[in-house]
Amino acid sequence: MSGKAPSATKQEASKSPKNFIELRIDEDNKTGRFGGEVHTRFPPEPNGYLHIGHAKSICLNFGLAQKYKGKCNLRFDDTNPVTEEDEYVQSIKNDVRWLGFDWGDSEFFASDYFDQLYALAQKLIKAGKAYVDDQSADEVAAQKGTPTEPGKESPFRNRSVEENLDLFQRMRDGEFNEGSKVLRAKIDMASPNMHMRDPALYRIKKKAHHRTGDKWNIYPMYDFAHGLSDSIEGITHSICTLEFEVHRPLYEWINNQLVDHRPQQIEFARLNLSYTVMSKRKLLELVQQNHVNGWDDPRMPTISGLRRRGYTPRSIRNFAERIGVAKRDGIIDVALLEHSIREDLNKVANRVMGVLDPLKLVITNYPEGETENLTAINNPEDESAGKRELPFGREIYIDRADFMEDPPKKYFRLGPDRLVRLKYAYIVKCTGYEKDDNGNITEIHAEYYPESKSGQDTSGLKVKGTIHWVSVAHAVKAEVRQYDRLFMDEDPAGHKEKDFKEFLNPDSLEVIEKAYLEPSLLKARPGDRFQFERKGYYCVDPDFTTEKPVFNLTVTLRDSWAKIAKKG
RNA sequence: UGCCCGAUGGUGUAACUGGCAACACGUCUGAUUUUGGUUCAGAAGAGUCUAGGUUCGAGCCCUAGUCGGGCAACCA
Repeated sequence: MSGKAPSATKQEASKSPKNFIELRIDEDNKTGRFGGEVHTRFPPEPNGYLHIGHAKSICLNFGLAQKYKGKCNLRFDDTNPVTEEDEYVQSIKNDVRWLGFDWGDSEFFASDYFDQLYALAQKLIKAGKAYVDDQSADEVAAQKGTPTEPGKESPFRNRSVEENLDLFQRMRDGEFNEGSKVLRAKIDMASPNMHMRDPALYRIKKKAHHRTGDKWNIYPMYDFAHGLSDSIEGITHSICTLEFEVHRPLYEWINNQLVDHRPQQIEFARLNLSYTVMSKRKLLELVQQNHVNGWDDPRMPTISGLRRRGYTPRSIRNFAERIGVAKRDGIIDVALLEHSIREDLNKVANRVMGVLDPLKLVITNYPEGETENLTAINNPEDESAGKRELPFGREIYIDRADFMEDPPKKYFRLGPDRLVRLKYAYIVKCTGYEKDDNGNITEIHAEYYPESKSGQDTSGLKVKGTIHWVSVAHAVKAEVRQYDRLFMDEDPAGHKEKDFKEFLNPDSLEVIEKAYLEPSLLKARPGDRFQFERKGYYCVDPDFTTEKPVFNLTVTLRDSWAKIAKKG
């Protein structure tokens, strides 16, 4: 009997509603199925880079282990040497670590179990539940039947245990050519579940493996290796995506035949994000056809892309928490991802002045050659971030969008005879402007009110707008890469008749060669994140040098003026 | 013509063993603001795919259907 007040447990439960997997685990804990243990695993195949969808799975698996005080293994599902490479192993480890998860010494490889798996396959053969088939892949496929018609049994299905054992060993020893023989489970060629129609368990591949070298000529298939690896590692809940649902009977069949510890496979819906694609194949296509500049292009939904884009690990974890876990597949609005990063960066990113589309403004009544150092607050959300000095002078750059020749009444910025505050500096009044032959505005003239200085304003003037600026004399020229969504369609891969690449956004990257930033940014280091006041969050790109500073747009600030302007 | 899974506001997720549908994002209003940011206050928006059934009572249970997704790699 516990003396706990029922209200306490109720309150706890209402704090964070449980997802169906947690409910399932609670049930197993209640019945003592796994002795109250919770042991999960994240099992990537090292054949590509991790993306935000994997992040969901990582957060889920490691998160479950944390919640239930269990363990989560990192296991590389490396059973196919033709596509897998060590380079991917390294990038995956790097990404998981970056996301903030620690697998301690629980780092495994399915290839570590090849000997055990081989022995288990022999055991299956001895039990009369597996056989070597001499037919080609095409022949096997032809006999498989269709979802509505049963398959036909292989003529090699009833070989003797001895012959199967001998043949399997010779497969291992490299006596046969690739594709000439395959080890199959002997289950049921008439099963309504296609995966139960004598699935392949081992195939011959005379290819060196990134870890086992040329030791093996045969490699286990996913269905054979995965569940057994789970069992070997003592996994209790083997969480995977929905497409493996139909594999579950096979997963269970294999473990039931061969091992005592039988994990529970649970499937959940993979993540889909609007305005992007998530399949490895499609992402690879974007990279190979140079639609993006590599796997870590900031427009890619890969972990490395998001990292270069300026996303924080915490924002991604929060995102994963917020989207929840269920079996229904849908499409998450990228606005939620963007909200997660804004939420985090708002609290931690220092504010800074950056003019992306420069327009010179000359303060005609300000003394020539004079410089003032003004005090600027680094982060209004975090006093401990301190203050800094900002040089001000007669000539400054402002953003072109902050001036209109003929502004509507709702526009709060600069226009002929209008007043605006230069943030941390003075209030200025536009007294005129110059245009070139094409009618483009080339320069603004203004007069400042000396008594309106920030912090000691005695002018009594009231202005509706405050704009950012950078002193011409002190400006740091930088390259700013403005990123926008990669696709123009909400579900680019969802059109049966059209290739997803038709929806590529031609304006997903705009490189601004000459942006002007405040001088403090020269001290920035790759990975640093800032808020360019009134514009958005930016991070320092790895390409950054003090000779040529480079910044990436992570996400723009919310912009209610854009909404007003849009409405007209 | 088979098997498996799913269906709750615009989007995603909730609703303890049935008890008058909640949270987040988004949208809209207003306040504050030396960021048209943030913050704060508030609003609109679903009656839970359909039809039956069980029940005092159904989003939750049962039946049938509809719609959506998945399954026939020697890929994972």
